[in-house]
Amino acid sequence: MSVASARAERSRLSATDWEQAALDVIAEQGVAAVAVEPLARRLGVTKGSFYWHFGTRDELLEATLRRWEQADAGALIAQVDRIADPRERLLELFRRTSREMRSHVIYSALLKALDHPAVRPVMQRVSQRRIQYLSLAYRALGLSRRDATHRSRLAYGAYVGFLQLMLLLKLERMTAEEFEAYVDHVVATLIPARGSVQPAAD
Amino acid sequence: MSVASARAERSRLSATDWEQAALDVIAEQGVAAVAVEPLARRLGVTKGSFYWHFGTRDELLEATLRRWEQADAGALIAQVDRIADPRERLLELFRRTSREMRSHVIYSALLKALDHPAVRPVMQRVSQRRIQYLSLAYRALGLSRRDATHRSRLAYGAYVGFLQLMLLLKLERMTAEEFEAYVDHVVATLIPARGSVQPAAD
DNA sequence: GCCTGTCAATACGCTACCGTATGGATATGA
DNA sequence: TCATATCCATACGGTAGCGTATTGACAGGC
Repeated sequence: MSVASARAERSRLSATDWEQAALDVIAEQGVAAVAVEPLARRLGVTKGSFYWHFGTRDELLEATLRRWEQADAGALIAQVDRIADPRERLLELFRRTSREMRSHVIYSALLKALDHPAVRPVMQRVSQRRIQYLSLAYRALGLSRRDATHRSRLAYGAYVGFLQLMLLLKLERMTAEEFEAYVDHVVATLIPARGSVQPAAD
Repeated sequence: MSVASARAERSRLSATDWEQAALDVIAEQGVAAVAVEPLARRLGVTKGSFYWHFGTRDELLEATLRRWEQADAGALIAQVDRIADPRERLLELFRRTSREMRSHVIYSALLKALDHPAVRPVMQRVSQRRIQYLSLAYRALGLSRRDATHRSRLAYGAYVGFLQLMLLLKLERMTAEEFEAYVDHVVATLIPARGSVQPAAD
C-alpha cells in the first residue's frame, strides 16, 4: 500500500496527521528533515494542504514537540513509578530503558537539534524531569543529597552517551547477550549494592 | 580588526586557512553551517577563491576532518600516556578531560552530524581508539577483559552524554566547585578503589 | 438543492546555497 | 620585462526549500 493510496482511503488530513508524520521523520532523519514540501510528498499531498493547517514550518515543529513531550516522553517513568522498593524501581528503570527503540531514537534525534530554539526548552524540561526522578530514587536508596545529584547526572549522562555511541555511531552492533551483560555491568556500577549505604543525615 | 582587514594583511589564502575556518565554524555552529559562501564571507573573500582550493564543499569537510583527526583528536591521550601507574593515568585523563573546552565542543558538534558520510567513519575511528585506550587502562588496573570492556564503554558514554547535557543543553551552568565535586564523584564511581581489585585470571 | 466551511492543487516570487566559466590581478623567476 | 602560475572576482545557471495567493472540490447543514 503506497503512501498515496493510503491517503486515498483517509481522504483528508488533520493537523495531527502532520504532527505524526513529522515525528516519524524526526525519528528517521532528524529534525532538519522536517520540511514542508518533502512532508507533503510523503503524505501524498501538496503543501497547499499544509499551510491550511499550520502557519509556518516552525509551528508544526512546536506542535509536534508539544505532543511528544506530554504523550511519549513521560511514559516510562509513569510505568515504573508504581514499584515501591527504590532499588527495584531503579533496576526496572534501567532494564526497561534498554528495551524498546523508537522513543530513544526520537530523544536522540532531538538531542542533535538542540540549537533550534523550539527544541532546546522541551529537551531541557524532559531531561531535567528525568534526572530529577533518578535523583529522588537514589535519595530513597539512602544516598546523600550531593551524591544523589551527582549519581543521577552520571547515570543519565551514561544513558545519553550510550545512545549516541549505539544508535548513531553503531560502534558495533552488539548481540543481545552482550547487551544484557553490559546493562548488568552498568546496573552493578551505578546502583549501590543492597546494604552498602546507610541513610545519610542531610 | 575586522575579518576583511585581517585578510588585507595576509593577502592570500591557502587551503589550510579554509580548513581552519571550517573547523571554527564547526565549533561555533556545527557541521551544517560549513557552507561555501558564508565561509567566504567570513574570510573576506568570494567563493571564486574557494573553488580554486577545493573541488566541492564535501572535499573541504573531508580535509578538515582529516586534519582534526590526526592533529587534535589524539592530543590528550598522548599527553597522559606518559604516566606509568594506570590508576594515576586514568585519574589524570578524567581530570584533564574536565578542563579545556574547544576540543570537546568540536567532538560534540561532530557527534551531531553522524549521518553525514564523511563524519561517521572519522568519529568511529576516534571513539573506538579512545574507548580502546580506556579499556587498556582498566585492564592494567586489574579488571577482567569483560569488565574492562564494559567499564570503558560506560565511562566514555558518560563523557559523551555529559557533553550533551552540559555544552548543549546547558542543563544549568555549574560553578567551578560544583563541577569539581561532580568529577570527583565520577572518578570515585568509575575508577575502582585502590586495592579493590585482584588481578583477574583471563 | 444550494451555501458555506473545510481541505487541497496550482502557480508564483523569494532566498540561500552549490558549482561552473571566464577573465582580472599579482608575484616570481627566467 | 614579461610569462606563467597562483589566487580571486564576477556573472551565471541550477536546486530546494519557504511562504502567499488564488482557485477548485466536496461534504453537511439548512
